Amino acid sequence: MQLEKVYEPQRFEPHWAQFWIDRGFFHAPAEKEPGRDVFSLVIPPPNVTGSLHIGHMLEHTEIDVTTRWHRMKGDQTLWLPGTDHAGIATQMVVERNLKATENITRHDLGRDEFEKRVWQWKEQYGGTILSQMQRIGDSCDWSRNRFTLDVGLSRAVREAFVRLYDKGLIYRGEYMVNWCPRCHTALSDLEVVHDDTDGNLWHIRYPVTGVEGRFLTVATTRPETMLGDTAVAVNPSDERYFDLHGRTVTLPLMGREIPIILDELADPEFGTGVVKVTPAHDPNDFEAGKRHNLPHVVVIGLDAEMTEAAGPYAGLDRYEARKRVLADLDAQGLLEKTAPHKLSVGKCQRCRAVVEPLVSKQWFCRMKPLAEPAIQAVEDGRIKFVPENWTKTYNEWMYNIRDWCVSRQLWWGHRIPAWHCDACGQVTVSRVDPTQCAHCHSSQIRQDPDVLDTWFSSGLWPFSTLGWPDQTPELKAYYPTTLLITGFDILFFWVARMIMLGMEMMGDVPFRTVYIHGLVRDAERQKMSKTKGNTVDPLIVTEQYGTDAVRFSLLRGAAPGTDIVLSEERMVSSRAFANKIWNAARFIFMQMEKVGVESLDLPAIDAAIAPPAAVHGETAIEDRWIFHRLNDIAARIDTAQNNYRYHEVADLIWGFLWDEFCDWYVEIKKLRINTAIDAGSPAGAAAHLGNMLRVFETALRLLHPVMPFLTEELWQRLVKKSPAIPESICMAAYPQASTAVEDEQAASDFALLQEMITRARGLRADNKIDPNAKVEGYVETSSERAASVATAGNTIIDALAGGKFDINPSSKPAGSSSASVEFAVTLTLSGTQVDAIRQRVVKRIAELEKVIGGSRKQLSSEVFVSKAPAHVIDGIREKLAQYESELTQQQAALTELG
RNA sequence: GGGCGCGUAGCUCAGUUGGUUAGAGCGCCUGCUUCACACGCAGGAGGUCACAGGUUCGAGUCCUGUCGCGCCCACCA
Repeated sequence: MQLEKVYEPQRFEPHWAQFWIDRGFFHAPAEKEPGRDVFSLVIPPPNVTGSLHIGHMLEHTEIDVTTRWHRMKGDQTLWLPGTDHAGIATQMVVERNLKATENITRHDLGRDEFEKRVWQWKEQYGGTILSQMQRIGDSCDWSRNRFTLDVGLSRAVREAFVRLYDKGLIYRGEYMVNWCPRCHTALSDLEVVHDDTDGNLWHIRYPVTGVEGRFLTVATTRPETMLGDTAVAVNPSDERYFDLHGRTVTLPLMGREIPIILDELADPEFGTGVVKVTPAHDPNDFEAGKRHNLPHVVVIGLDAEMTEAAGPYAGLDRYEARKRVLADLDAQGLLEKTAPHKLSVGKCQRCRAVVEPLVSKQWFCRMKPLAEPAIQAVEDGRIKFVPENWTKTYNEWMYNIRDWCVSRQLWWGHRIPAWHCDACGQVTVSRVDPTQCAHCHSSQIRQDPDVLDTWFSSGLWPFSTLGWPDQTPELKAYYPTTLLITGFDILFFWVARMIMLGMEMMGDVPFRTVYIHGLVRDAERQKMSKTKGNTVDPLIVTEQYGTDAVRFSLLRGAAPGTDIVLSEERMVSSRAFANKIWNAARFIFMQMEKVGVESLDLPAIDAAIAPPAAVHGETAIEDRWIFHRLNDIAARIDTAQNNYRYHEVADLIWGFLWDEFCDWYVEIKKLRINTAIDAGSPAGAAAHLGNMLRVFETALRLLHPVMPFLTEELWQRLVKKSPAIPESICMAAYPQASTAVEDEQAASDFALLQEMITRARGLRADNKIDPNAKVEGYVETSSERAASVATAGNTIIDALAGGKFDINPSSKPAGSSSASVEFAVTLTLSGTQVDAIRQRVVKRIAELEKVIGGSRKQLSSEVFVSKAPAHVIDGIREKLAQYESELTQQQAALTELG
């Protein structure tokens, strides 16, 4: 079998992506299967009309690696995919499109027609992100794809709302909310983003009524709201204003008389200690207004334009009104001063318009009672955050949680299941659409026009997707889910709410572990954003480097708790790694052809790694070593996976395949196979090849979760098909370490052999020997172990060091030497580069003297010897002996060099 | 105002409970078109682990402080 010369992942990736889907490998059964562990996870649902960005790809890669790993381990595995209707975001996109293409607004269409258009939009673009996910290899159960506005999920939303309402946890009322004047809807606190801005603090004089020439100076950052002032406040303890208690001031520009109230709102330390009170336009003032029964004068309307109540300023935009107010105050000599003032301005998360605090009638969800069990669940470890410091952030928010405004004045979303009665004014909240008022039985009822916050439905995601409120087998089998992998940016929006709603609706946690991944940044460590234009399109880089390489790049940077820097060079090097594997496979397939082996014929794919086969009755050192290493790597990967240490998984497999398998093992097997063929022993060649195939096949399985495409492509070509062999590597058992394969002796012997070869190569380099030239030399050993390693490995040394080396020959001609603790390698050649050798020896002696000095000092310290544990002391003694022994050799070598 | 994180080789970053000569990728230097791979091979240089104290027999790893950078939360008139 021939492998194409060049690694071109684009050629086979789409094929395998489709193959996996067609064969339904990722389908999870409805029922829990006895004797199998369950691994279940729900996707953080992306915006249905969105497209994949690199942050998704990181998230999905981490999820997919974990999911494929569990599936291969034999767990009953479910990764449930789906998308979110993303209320405001989607509605905005469609509205923008209507404006651009038909020059109409949603109001021109009317609610029903507009909703139809959004559904059409969803049908048209809703598949994009799913097909992108399939293209990058996400191993989701596509038959269980869900959408937050699906019939089933809508029923769950309704059920949840009614339950909360019936328990008194949902209420409706007039409160101050964040109002986006552009999106024309209320927002939750979380949907308001704060920007630090340079503003001003204006000091305005309010004349005290009836006291000629006396003013109260208030400081404000929003002078236009003064038009709606209904009081000024001073602190009751503020002596400066004792004489004014009970008096009033005349509101400038409006001429209204408003009271001077006594309230803690006024901080005597701040400014003049006098604060204007605008109950209709400031959250603090709203509260103060309630305490003092102050009237609300609404001067800013829903469009952020001044209302009729603003008198002469009516109809002006709020900022224009600000200018005019300031000018007019100044003209009247009432503007005392203007001071620069830093302030953070709340903006709409979606459209960036400056949010206006306004009083309006909204639906709220009472959070304190929901938060308590959610805090408890994390407190007692039923839910674990990784990295665990996120627990603190979570708690911080949960302990200070405030009621959640769940209503939105949008048309795209779950309509609030509440009906208002025209006859009695009461509200009917119901699971099924009512035909009459539950209170007075009037049929004059209208459904509330508002929809629910998008996050209300996604908060139910872990169970609504499994069929809740029905008690489905899926719900039983997969809830609570095992793991959630998501970003910290939606910790409050989504994670916290899922926990609260899961506890409330299901009486159990929605997931047991929350792994919080980092942010993907560009090569300059900048946050990626569309506005900055530094975003990376995953499908473009995937096309360029191959999906596997991009996945690998992301994982290599994904140390828990750190951001991920995605750089060009990292993707280049990851592709180099994929290419390296490809070429190793190419070489292996060539060897198979040479030896006459068509494929790797296995009775089954076992999880446990089995020891290498003997060749002519003896197991070769390189086989014992590589199987030991393979086994060790499998164990380490297991640990890394269990701890979400994805960067370690990537590094481990990289180091094994490249530095150990390719650089040493394959090089030795080249020699073995050629030697066997030359000696007329096809059986010997086949035996050596067989071990190599097994190592490679096992390594492919280890690598599969990380690089699913490349490994599938190679595995399919390598492994002989049979009924006992899975159809895909993704269904093959994940390699498990086995004590039967551990071989510490081989590991240390082989390390010694490597050192002999490395030293010989070093001598070649020092002596500037033509890489193609064969050298002659010998190895002198000073231990029995070294002697047997060198003797047994003689041909390997010859081949990898490029020459003919005798082991402990009787005659030892002078030459260029490199000494170690247990052996010395000498190249017997004329005209050696004495300087280079001496330089190296001198450097080594200096190193040794330094560490010997350190060790001796440590060992001579009485406190150290008496306090340090025995194994540490013994370890240092042992090391010291080795250093000293090597030092003696190096010094002898130096003397010899003259 | 509170909270979190970071500062380790030229660059980007690893370094799980403190323990024996601190690692990787890229870059750099030397030499190689060696019959899998120049997306490669072999050899090599390069770090007082931000700074100052402290705990300890022992600190990149724990504590305190300082400096620099980033993020999150907060009704900061």
